[in-house]
Amino acid sequence: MKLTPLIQSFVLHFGEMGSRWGINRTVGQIYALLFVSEKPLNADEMAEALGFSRSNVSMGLKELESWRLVKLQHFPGDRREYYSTPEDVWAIFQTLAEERRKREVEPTLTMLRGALMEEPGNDAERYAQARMAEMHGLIDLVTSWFSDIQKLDVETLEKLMKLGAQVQKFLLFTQKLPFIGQDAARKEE
Amino acid sequence: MKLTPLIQSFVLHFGEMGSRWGINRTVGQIYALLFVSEKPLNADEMAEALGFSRSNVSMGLKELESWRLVKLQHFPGDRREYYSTPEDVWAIFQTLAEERRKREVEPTLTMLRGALMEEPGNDAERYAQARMAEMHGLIDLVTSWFSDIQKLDVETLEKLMKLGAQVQKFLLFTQKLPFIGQDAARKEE
DNA sequence: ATCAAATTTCAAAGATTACTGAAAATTCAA
DNA sequence: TTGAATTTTCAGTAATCTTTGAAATTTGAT
Repeated sequence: MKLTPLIQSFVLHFGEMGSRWGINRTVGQIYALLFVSEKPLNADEMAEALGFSRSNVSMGLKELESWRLVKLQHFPGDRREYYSTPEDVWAIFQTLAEERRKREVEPTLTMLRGALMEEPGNDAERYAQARMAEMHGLIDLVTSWFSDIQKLDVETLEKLMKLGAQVQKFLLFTQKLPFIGQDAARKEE
Repeated sequence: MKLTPLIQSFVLHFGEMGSRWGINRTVGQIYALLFVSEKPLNADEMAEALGFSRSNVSMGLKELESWRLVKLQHFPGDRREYYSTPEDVWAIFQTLAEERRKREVEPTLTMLRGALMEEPGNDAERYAQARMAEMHGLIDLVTSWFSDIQKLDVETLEKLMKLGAQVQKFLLFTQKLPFIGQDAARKEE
């Protein structure tokens, strides 16, 4: 399979973007190729289309599997493994967000909590802890809100997003509705 | 200046996290150090505390400046440049988000729009374009919503986040309020 | 204008990460 | 169980990215 310039440029762009995000170029390109491919591809097809060695593709796929970003399937009478991406772009986005949370956000929160448990030994440490507490609060708030939001079905989510900053109006509104205000305050300390 | 173990572990953690996010370790550590430091630091102090060469710190600071993540200031009678981070963690978060949007999201959207303008040469390209359109729609929706949200003041934003998925209730509510429903639909095509 | 202090640049060295080909391991049909 | 097809592993090499020290530049007080 030879890539057309259109698809080529998409694939190359994702390779570059990948590297900026700490994902290696190969992995980014493999993913991009699968994303725009109508039917699942096997490793040899990918290696040929991208000009990588077979073994490089194998490693890339392993990486993508660990991120739960690709689906594996077989065809009758063909022993080779075929890969594809989920159709639903929202689902892809959510998987990505969840994996990043597990791999990067959670360890950071754990580290911060650990540091906050320590008895400060001097003023510098006391100040540092105050800063870490602020950071912990922010990350915790943003991520738990994000995981809340993720529970919404896509349709609702899209409505919410299209609403944009207008949501503020309802928020003001809620201050006046005690029964909802109650709920809204469930996370307040 | 010698770092205490508490601060040390914070700094090292951010160095590691930085590399996973395509930011070099030095830059991550410098930023972490400034973040937990009560008073602004000059380059020599940073180099000594982190055990880097002076020139490495200089490059790291240049990088951080290009991200608008550090503030520069001078003290009377001292020619050296002192750096610090903004106090407000929300402001930091927003700067980071905005810079990433400029550097990574916008170029991606531009590339996608370009690809979508092309006349598809065959079925593979037609399918690829459909996928790119889906991706463009998602990225565009999420980022424009995000920039909308960023316009809210911090207090409102925190309320909104603490509300979490409860926001859905209001959303259902709005479907029945025509005057608001109008607003909410302003982005519908 | 001079000069020392401070910062930046940059080529080279060092470290890390990515990629390959060959070999090993696995899989599955016969 | 055998063996061909397929996938994975891994040690070595290649490529990229990071860090340094020396030199060049900039800065600002005198």
